[in-house]
Amino acid sequence: MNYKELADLIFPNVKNISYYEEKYPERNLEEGAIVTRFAPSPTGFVHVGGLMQCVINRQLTNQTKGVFILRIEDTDQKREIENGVAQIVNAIRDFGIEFDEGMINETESKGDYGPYKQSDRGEIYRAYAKYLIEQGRAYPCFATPEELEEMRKKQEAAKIRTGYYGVWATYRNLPVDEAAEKIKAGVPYIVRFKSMGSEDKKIRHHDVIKGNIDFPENDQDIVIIKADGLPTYHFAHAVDDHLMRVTHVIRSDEWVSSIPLHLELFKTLGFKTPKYCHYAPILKEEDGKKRKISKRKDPEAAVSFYHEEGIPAPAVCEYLMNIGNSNFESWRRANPNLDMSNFKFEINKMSVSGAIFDLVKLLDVSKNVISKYTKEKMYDEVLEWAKRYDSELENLLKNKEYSLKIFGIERGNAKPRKDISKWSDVKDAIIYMYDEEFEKQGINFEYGKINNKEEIKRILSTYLEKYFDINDDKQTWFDKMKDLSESLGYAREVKEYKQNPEKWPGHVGDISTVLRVSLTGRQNTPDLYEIMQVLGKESIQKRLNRIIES
RNA sequence: GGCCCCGUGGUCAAGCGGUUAAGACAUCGCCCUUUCACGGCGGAGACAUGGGUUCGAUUCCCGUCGGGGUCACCA
Repeated sequence: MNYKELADLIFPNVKNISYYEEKYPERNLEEGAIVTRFAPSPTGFVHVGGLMQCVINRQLTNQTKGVFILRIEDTDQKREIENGVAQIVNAIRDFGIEFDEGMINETESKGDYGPYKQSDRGEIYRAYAKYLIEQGRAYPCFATPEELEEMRKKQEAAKIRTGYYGVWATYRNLPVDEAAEKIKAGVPYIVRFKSMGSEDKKIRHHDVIKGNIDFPENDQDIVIIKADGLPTYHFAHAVDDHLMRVTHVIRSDEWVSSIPLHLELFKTLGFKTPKYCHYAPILKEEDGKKRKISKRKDPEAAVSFYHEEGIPAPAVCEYLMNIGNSNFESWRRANPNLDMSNFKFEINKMSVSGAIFDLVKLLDVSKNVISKYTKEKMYDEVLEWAKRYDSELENLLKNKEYSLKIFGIERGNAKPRKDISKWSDVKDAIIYMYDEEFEKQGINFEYGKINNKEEIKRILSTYLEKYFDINDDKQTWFDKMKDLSESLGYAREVKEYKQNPEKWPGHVGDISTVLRVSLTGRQNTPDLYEIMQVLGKESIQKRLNRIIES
């Protein structure tokens, strides 16, 4: 018996690989077009690092007129959850990212290079595994998990490299006839790759991000087809990325140590190797140490977190883009109004060391993004968020016309307000504008310098009687505040007061603070004139009288 | 432990043999015809460490230390 016959015995009914090579031809794309993929397990969970990869891949494929594929890596059934694929697609769509090819839900896909779910590609992997066996570059291995475990213990005890390689690869040189006999006898086996590499030989690999890296050659006879008949990651990676004609493998750098293996696999299979781009994962600091941001420990690891917090998707994408290419930030400053898609992303400018995730910085990006929204956009976005996460806020927003006025305060001008960095800030920022909610707060406010009750009443009633006119323009209103201050014995100018603070009990700023707190219940608010214009005459009178009459 | 990667202010980072070592976020102070925010100005704050190479090292080489990754029939 020869290799060919052994291959036929193991994989009797599979197509010749030439069938697949023809079925999935080279893509006809423009020079420089990047074909890449996002390849998650169908766990339904999308990690920020995964999102970052998508943001970058989408940018790269858009700017080179390439192809962005969603491939589902479900060769480990343990990881699978119901609707996992749809959840992933939706989670990523929430951030404005669509795939050109690949799965669109559990069962459907688009594109000519499918199937895009590894569990549907079994016959393809078998064809290539068979090819390797025919070439004498793969073989059945009958070692049991127990035998493997024992071997590893011996290796550890002897302080030598662990693994299935060289003399430890017991079944590597098992005569074909013996192998066939075992198979016929029903002895369980898996299929291993037969490595021709040597530990003492060095190879140099050029990674697009990390530059040149030297490794010893791979000499491990890794398994390519598991007992369940499915391929291992390494084998599937080689077959899929070749057949899908992927040009750039962009993945987290936990894979760098597999490069020698992947290189040997591609070479042995006769595939052209893609460009490898290994980026550093997003980190988290804990007890002064860095670690990968974790699904279990860190809520911000899940992209759903940003949705729940109400951080707008474009803000998250911009922040992630900035982690990818830190010159994005200066581009953004130079082009404050351009869409992010105009930024030219450069893979080789990605950082080789991991960045610690900085929520504060994200929030800064976010508040700038939000500050550019129109009041209509604000309203729509906030309402959509509130419908999902805050029914009380949703309720406030029912009066659209009035809500729009509130969102219009200090918005749309050259220096828009920047006190909101996420939708979950909104309720607190606007709630006092609604009479009913405001009344619920009572009137035990924290006033500023002037906090004598009678004095406050005197200020408010004088204001209402002599100076309040809702039709005043801003300058007139402003001047009247000064007049009010002066008439009550306070300094009309802050500067004058500061020069001779003993001359007055306070200044116009203190007076307006009284008015501000009385009207809003807080010392810090956006422009008081605008607030009063939105509140309107009746609401103002009602709010002030409540205090005067108390 | 073997192999591999990384190490500039609190964080993200420019820098590629000669710089007063950028910038952003955070922080502090001042200013911005009344708060807050915005904006403006300014302050504090860094090349892990020891050896080389060089006229000169943050930059090149080696060691040390520190951090990370990986060594599965998981991806």
